[in-house]
Amino acid sequence: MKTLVTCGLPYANGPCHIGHLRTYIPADVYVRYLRMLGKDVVFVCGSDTHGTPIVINAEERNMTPKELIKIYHRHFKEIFEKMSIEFDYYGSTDDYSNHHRTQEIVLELIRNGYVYSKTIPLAYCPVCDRFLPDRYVEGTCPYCGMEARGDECDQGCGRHLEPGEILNPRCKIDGAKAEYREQEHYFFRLSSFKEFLLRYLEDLKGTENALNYAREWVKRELKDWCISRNLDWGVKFPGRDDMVVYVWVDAPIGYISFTEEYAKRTGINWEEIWKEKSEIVHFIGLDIVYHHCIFWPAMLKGAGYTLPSAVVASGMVKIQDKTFSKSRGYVVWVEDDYLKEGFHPDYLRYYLVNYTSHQKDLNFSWKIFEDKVNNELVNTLGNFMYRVLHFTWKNFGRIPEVSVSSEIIKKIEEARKNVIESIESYEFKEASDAVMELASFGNSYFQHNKPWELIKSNLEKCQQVIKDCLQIVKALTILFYPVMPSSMKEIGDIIGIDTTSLKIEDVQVEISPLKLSRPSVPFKKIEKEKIIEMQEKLIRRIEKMGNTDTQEYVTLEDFQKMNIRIGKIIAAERIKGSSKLLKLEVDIGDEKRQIVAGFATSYRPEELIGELVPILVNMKPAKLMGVESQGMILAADVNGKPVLLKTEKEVPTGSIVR
RNA sequence: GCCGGGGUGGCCUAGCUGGUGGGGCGUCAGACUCAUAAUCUGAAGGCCGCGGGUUCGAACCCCGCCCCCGGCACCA
Repeated sequence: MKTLVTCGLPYANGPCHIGHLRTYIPADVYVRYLRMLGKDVVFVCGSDTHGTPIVINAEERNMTPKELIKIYHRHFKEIFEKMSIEFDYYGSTDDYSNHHRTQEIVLELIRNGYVYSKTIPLAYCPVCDRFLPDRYVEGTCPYCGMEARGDECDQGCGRHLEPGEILNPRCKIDGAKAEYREQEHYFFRLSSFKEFLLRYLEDLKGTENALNYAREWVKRELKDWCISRNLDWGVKFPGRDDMVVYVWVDAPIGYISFTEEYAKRTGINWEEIWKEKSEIVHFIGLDIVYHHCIFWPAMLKGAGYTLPSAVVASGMVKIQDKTFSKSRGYVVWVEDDYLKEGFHPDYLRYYLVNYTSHQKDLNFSWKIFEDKVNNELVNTLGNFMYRVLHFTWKNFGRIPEVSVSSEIIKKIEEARKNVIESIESYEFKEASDAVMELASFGNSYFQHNKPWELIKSNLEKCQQVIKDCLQIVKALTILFYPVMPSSMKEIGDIIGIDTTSLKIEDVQVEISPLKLSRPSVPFKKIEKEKIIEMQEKLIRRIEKMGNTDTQEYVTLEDFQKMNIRIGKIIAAERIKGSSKLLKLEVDIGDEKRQIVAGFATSYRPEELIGELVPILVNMKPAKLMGVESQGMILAADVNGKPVLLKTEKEVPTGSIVR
C-alpha cells in the first residue's frame, strides 16, 4: 500500500519564513524515516497561487498574478532545495492539471447534488470595478458603531459580521464608497456531511490539537459553504466564465493533481492513492485545520475520492517569545536571515525538530539557537563522532575487525526502538532526543574505557572499544540522517554508508572494516559575535516597524514601587538663574515637601497655587541649581513643555494614585 | 462568554490505570586530555498555578478559582 505525505501549500504571495519550515521540515523528516522503515512513500507539495490577495499584490507591483506567483514559486522551490526538503513533486495550483482536476471534482459534486446556487448581496466597488471580498470592505459596525472590517468588527466589539451587515461600506483599496449588488453564487452542502464527519473524525489519526478542534467545530452547526468568487484569476467555475472557484477548493485539490503529475513522470497510477485504499497524511499549520479536517474530507467524500488517514498539525512559531508577526517585524526570513547569513541548513532543521513537541508552540531565539547548536550538535554529537573517527584514523588507519560487544548492540537497539515509536506518534523531538541520548552514551563509554590509555597497554581491548564506538557512530549516522541529511551524508561517506538507500535495520549491521581517510569535524561552532549580529538585526527590524513594545514590561510589582500621591501646591517661586525651574512647596497630606519642577516655561508661579497634582513621592531626592527637590510632579509633555495634570474633582491631599 | 490545550527547579521536557517528583540544557565544584577549551563525575536548585475535597496516601481523581495559548468559520 502506498503512503502519500503532503504539506500545507505555501501561498505564493511572499517569501518563505521560519513558520513555513515548522511544518515542512518535520514532514520531510517523517518521510525520510518512513522510507527507512521500508514504506512506499510519495511526498508532494506545491504553490498555492489563487485568491484575491495575490491579485491585489500583483496590481500594487504592476505585474500580472502569473508573473507574481512565478517569482515566489521559484523562491519556495529554491529554499526547499537548500533546506534539504525533498518533495517528489512540487507543483503549482495554477498548473493545467490542477485546473482540470478541480473542475472535474466540482462537476462531480454538482452531479451528486452537493452544490446549489443562491443569490446574495455583495459589496461592489465602482472604482475598482469589482466585487470585494469581505476583508477588503471597511465601514461602521452595526453593533457598536466602531470602525470595522467587512468580516468582523476587529477594533470594537469583535463580532463576526455577515456579508451585507456592515454600514457605510467602503473599498479598502481606494476608499471609494462601495455598494451592494445581488449576485448569484454557488454553495457546497457542507451541512449534509455532519453525520459523516462526526464518524470520520472518530477514526482520523494525527495530532490531538487538530482533531480536537475539528470535532468541536463539527458538533456545532455546519453551514453550507460558498465556493464561488467574482474574480478573473483562478480556476473557472464550471459553466461560468465570470467566476472562479474559491481558492480553498482548488488549493487542497493540488494534493491530487501533484500526485497525478508525479505519477505521470514515474509511471505509477495516481488512482492507487486517490481512488483506492492508501495512507494519506497531511502536514499542516494549526491555522488551516478547519479546511483539512472538515471541508476537504467532505469534498472528497462527495466526489468519491480516498479520504485522508491522518492530519498532523504543527504548533505556532514565536520569535524571541513574541507572537510571530510579519507586519510587526517578529519574523525570521529563511533566505535573508538564515541562509544568506551562512548558517548550515541542518542546524535549523535540528532546532525545529528538537526544540519541543510538534504540537506545541515553538520559540525561536538566536540565543537558544546558539546554545542548541553549540552544545548538542557540536559538543555532544559532532565531537563524539569526530573523536572516534580521528582516534581510529590516527592509531589504526582503518576500522578494526572485531565484533561489536553485546552491550552496545543492546543500546543501539533501544535507540532504534524509541525512534520508531516516537515517529509513529509524530513526536519528532522525542525521536531526536533518543538519538542524542545514544551520542551521549557514546561519549561516556569512550571516556570510561580510556582508549587513549589502552592503546599503550592493551591493544586488543582498545580495538574492541573503538569498534564499539564506531558502531555507535554508524547508528547515529543512520538514525540522524532524516533530521540532518547533508551532514550525515558526509559522515556516511567517510565510514562507507550509502545514505541514499538506508534501512533502519542497518544500525545493527556491523560497520565494514574499511580504511579511513582523515576525518574533518562534522559541525562547526557558531560564533558568539554572529549571534549578537543576528539579534541586533532582528531588533532593528522590529523597531523599524514602529514597534514600541521592544521596551521592557513593568510588572505590577515594579509599578507598586512607586508611591504617587495627590498633593496641593501651596507656594511657588522662581529659582534665580533658571528660566525653566520653579521652587514649589506642596502639601502631600501628612507632610509638606519642597519640589523643584521645570514648569516656568508654561506657568507663572502664582497660577499654580492651589492646584491638585500627582506627585511621585518616593523619587530619590536631588539638587537642581543648588535647590533640593524631594519628589517629582507628573505632567504631560507636549513638545517639551509641561501641561499640568489635575484631578477631575476635589480630592483630599495625600490620596494614593495607582 | 463558550469550547479545546496547557500551567512540573532559569529554559525544554518524562511522569500510563494515585504509593517516597526523573532527564536534558544552563549554573557551581572536581576529574581527564583521544577530541571543536571538547568530554566525564559530582553538587546545588522544585510550596508539581492557587484553594478546597476524596483517600492510609495525589503532580496524577473530584469541585472551585487564577493565568497563558488557540478556536468560535467564509481571513489565502
